Amino acid sequence: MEPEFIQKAFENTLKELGFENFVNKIRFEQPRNEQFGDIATNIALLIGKEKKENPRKIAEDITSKLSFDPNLIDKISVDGPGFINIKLSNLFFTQELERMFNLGENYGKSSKGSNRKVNVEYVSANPTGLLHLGHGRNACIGDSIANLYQWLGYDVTREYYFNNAGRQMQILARSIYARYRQLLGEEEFPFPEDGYFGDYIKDIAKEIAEKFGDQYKVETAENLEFFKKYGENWCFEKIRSTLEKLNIRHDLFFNEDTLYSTGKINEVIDILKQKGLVYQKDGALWLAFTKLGLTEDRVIVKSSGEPTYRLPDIAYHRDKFERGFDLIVDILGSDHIATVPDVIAGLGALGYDTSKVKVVFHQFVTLTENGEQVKMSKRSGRSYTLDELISEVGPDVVRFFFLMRNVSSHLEFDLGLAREQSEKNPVYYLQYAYARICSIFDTAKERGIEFNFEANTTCLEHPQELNLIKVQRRFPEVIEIAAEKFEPQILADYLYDLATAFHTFYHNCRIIGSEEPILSARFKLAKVTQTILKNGLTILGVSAPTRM
RNA sequence: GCGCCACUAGCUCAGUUGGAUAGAGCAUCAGCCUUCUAAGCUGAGGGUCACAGGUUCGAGUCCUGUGUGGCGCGCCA
Repeated sequence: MEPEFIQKAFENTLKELGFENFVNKIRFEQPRNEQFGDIATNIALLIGKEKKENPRKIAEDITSKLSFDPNLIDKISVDGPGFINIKLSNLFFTQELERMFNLGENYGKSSKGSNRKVNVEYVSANPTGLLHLGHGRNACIGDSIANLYQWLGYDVTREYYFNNAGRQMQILARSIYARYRQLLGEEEFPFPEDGYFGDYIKDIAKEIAEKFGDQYKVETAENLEFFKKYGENWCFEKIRSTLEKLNIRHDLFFNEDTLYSTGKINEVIDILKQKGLVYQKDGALWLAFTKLGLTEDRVIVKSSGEPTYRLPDIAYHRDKFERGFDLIVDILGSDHIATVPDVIAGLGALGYDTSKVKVVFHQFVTLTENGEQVKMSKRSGRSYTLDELISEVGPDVVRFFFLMRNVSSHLEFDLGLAREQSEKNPVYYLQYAYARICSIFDTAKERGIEFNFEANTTCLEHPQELNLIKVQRRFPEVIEIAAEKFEPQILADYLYDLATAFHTFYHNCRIIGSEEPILSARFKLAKVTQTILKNGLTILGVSAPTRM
């Protein structure tokens, strides 16, 4: 974020003073307190510590030798224990505005990820039911992380992994079948003990009964297969339609079954055997995780011949490696924390660079209203599904609320606040800033006001104008940090700051009605804000309405 | 018992790799619309950063221990 000429000047000065070892330790930050200027560095403190010299003295030596274009710098000072503080000039900031304005829609884009492939896997719910709130948070986090990387120029694959063959699907089939028999009049027909008790199972059974009557009444393997397939399709259709409402579309639905049909499961077993990492015990096949630094060995093929989840998970991630991804991101709920070390260890044993795998764990979601936890939907009387939440508060609110907290924090979703279509709701604060800007441009057009793109911006000097530029300048860095840390919340927070800076500017500085060159300079300020808001909201998956 | 996550204002949460006087929103109180959207702006009050030690020029941030809450610890996924 700091301009290059400052970085260069410090590098040169440090070399000149014989501190070349510290050149790569130079860090700049924006001081919290404005009185310390725009850019600060603690490099003199670091040097002082290591050399056991007075840091203030070192800071003064450095500042006396620094050379900059004096038009870009207002003041350099040494403060406190030895911070070097730099105040940039208005000229510098207005030139920055020009630069951002000229980049247009591309401001904040980067070529950082060019020729780099990243895979983001998220949602990945098996087709045995409807998406719930946890899936919603998972989906929004994953999609926004994918958007962030795409924005940085990475080649992004959005992936959904599912299993439609295992035991869970048998339970689904039997659950629907039982409800179906009950619907056909056998109210006492036994429901499987480990079955899915959700009401959607009854919906599916009802649909089947209405379409096919008692055609599938006999309990045969063939008929159960029918119930399984029907249930799977039904669930997937619901899942896709829910995700579609949030504007989430995956590039690839990866079926676990392909790992079996293509022999990839057996390949993994063979490799692990060759490496002497598996053994038979109690009729099952065990993987010697203790040889890989973990505390316990685990079963990878049950005595029944079926693999446990670990084996396909390892094979699946191996497949991702083989597809050539430079970065493999998994979005998982915190209930999966215990399973990941096994998979990572397995991949390490297979010889893959596991530093390329990043698992993002998000904590749980609780729904509250008026300070009390909400468990059931008032409308349906069932526990809340993601779909119900979307229809209640709208997709923009859902996406923003799921992203406005740290991934690793528990998320309290305040239904009352979310439902509120007022200033209390933070989503509208951002969208309102955008709509306001659009409205200014509309009004200007109506009144026949033309902006002069060539106009000079150096006339800007109001504190709110300069503050807005300062906030705008942070955008590219914010995107990079949010991507690096896999924290869309950082972007959400930033956009909130930007909206605040704009609303304050708007209140203090008029655009329409100002004389040139102020008119066009302020137009550029608004235009850059509009672009950042639009792009930022798009990355978060929130719409940017031109009117509110 | 073990592992991971959290603990910051009445409530919900920010707090970049350790930095200077710990910040927002909501709630409470007080102001601002004949002028580009008041879904906005301005101001006030509100804190032992869970607790106790440690590391150092400097700790909300790093280390150790304790407490409270959440999630896991299967031949379930």
